[in-house]
Amino acid sequence: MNYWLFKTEPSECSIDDFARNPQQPIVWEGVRNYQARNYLRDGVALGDQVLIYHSSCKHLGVAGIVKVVRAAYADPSQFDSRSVYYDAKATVAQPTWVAVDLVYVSKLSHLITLDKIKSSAKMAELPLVQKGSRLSVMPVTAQQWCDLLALQ
DNA sequence: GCCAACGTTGGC
DNA sequence: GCCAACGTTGGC
Repeated sequence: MNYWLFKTEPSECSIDDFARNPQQPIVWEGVRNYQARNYLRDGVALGDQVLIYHSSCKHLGVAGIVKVVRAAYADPSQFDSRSVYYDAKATVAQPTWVAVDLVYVSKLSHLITLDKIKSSAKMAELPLVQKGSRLSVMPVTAQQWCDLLALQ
């Protein structure tokens, strides 16, 4: 099993949206960056655990944990001309983008803030805090996972 | 709202 | 294949 960190703007989808319906999978769609897509398509597997990071908001940080209940499949939003994620170049026969399905695991009792993550020497290699890193899907090692959760 | 950093596009 | 221009991300 592998570990990941996914970024999301909580106004779009937050850990509370998962917690509200803990059995209900949420379609993780709209990833439109090739490197992130490749992680999602080639790395993210059924059963993997994912840290949910809240970006572009007042309280930046890791807010909770979800897990993968369906591995990569064609992101339906790429075919939907009304969607902001629509991609005219993608076809059903040859989709460009993928989605996964996630369900709630837990909400952290205290947000692990970006400040805290940045000030932890053990987190120096985490892609999240590396200069210029803008990936919305990034791998987390087992060691980083343990160390990160120990910060809460 | 600013801006650094990175990604994408398209002319050549 | 280069690279300038533009678009996006995301913390500050």
